[in-house]
Formats: sequence, C-alpha cells, structure tokens
Amino acid sequence: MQVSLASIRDARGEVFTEGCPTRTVLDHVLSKWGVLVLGALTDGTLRWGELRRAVEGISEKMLASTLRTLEGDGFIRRESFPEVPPRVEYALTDRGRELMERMLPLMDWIAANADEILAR
Amino acid sequence: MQVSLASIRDARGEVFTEGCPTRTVLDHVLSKWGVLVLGALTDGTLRWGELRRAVEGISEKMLASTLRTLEGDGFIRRESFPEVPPRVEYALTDRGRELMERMLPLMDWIAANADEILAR
DNA sequence: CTGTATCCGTCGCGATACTG
DNA sequence: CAGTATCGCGACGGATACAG
Repeated sequence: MQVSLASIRDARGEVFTEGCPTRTVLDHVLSKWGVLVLGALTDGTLRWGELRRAVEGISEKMLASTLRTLEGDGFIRRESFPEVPPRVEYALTDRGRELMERMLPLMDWIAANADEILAR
Repeated sequence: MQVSLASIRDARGEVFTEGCPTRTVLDHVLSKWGVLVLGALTDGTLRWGELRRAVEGISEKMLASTLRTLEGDGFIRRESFPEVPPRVEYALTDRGRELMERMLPLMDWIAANADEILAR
C-alpha cells in the first residue's frame, strides 16, 4: 500500500507552504460547513431552504457565508429566478464536480469507518 | 461526469446528520492542521521537530493537540525512544494510509488548481 | 529535544431581529 | 422565500515560559 505526496511538495520538501494559495483553497473546501454544503449539492440542485435543511445544524449566517465563498471559488453556481415568492437555486459547477469526484471516495470511507474509529 | 453521494445519505436524505460520528471524524481529519500533519507524514516517519518544520506555521500547542487527536483516532502512531536527548517518531498507521490513499487525489487536485481557483 | 502549562486576544459563529 | 444586519460570547489558537 504505497502512498506518496511527493508530487505536491515544493523544492524545500514542504507540503503546503504557508501563505500558499493551496492553503486558502484547502480551508475553503475542507471547512466544517464547506464539505457538507458541497456534499449536499452533489446529487443535484437545491434551493436555499432545502440546503438549509439538508445541512443539519447550519445557521443562516454560515450558510450564506459558505455559499458566497464557494461561489467565489467557482465551485457552485447561484441562479436566482425573478418570481414571487423568490426562488434561488444552487448547483455544482463543472469545477465543483471535479472536486467532488475526488472528495467523495474520502467521505465515503469516513462514513463507513467513523464508528470504528471513534470506538475507544 | 456523474457523481453521487447517495451511498452515505441516511433515510431522511441527509448527508451527515448532526451529532453523527462522521461529523467528528470529518472535523478531526479535515481540520486546518490535521490535513497538513497527515500530509507531512505521508511519505515517511518524522520526528517532532521535523514535523514542526514540515508543517510551516503550526504552533507547538496545535501540533501537540493535532497529534494527540489523530493518534487517538488511530491514524498515526507515536513511538518514543528512551535516549538522551529524547527522540520521538510519528508515522501513519495502516488506517492512516487507507485514509491518505483517498485524501491524496484530492490534495493533488487542489494543489494543481489552486492558482486558477483564486485568480479573480 | 520533546513536549506541557498558562495567559489572553480575536474572531468564528450562533441567536435574533429585520428587510426585499 | 431568501437572505442581510447586528450583537455578543466562547473557544480556538498564538506566544511565551517552563519542565523532563
């Protein structure tokens, strides 16, 4: 079971240098609420209210903030419809789907092993 | 490019329920410093001091705390040698390697795309 | 060298109220 | 329905000093 991170190390052998853009993206994408929001959007478009209910426990403030960050990074797309009452839909972009293709195996493994990991 | 999270949804269609063990493991493993420490250990054993230097910017307090959490979850193993001066080595366990097998493609993709993602 | 203990700032985040 | 504005607290985490 050979695993290596060599391809993403810099010249000094460091993983993700401080101040490096990678750290920022890592923080956005792997944040407490970021992963859950991205996960919720993985199998389809959701409206604001649906998202709020799907990501159990998230506050409106954090949902808004997380959505704006992920939209700013181009992982999700916001589409608002000029109706009454208002309707706004959120969905993964192509970039977001690329990301989730890599994230899903990880979340899947964690979901499958969480109980055993915490059993102690 | 079809992607789905259906396998890890619960009966109510929610992703990771609040209070679920999965959320805890997610927080440990995807924490700001957790990913970097795990990443640093990915291609081999490191001593405390090496780890501190490899994970640029981490404080001693957070390094200690992160290591204890990840050790508690069984992702890393701590081995201390009764020498003077003291020597302590940290390495991934089998479980840790299983985790990193799933995490590395993600980190790799992020490292490769971070610049473009933040370019705006 | 490998940590632990303590202090203490800040800011992440939740709660609440309010608006288009 | 889909958010924004404001307040306030608690804990996350950095700096420093000290210990084994």
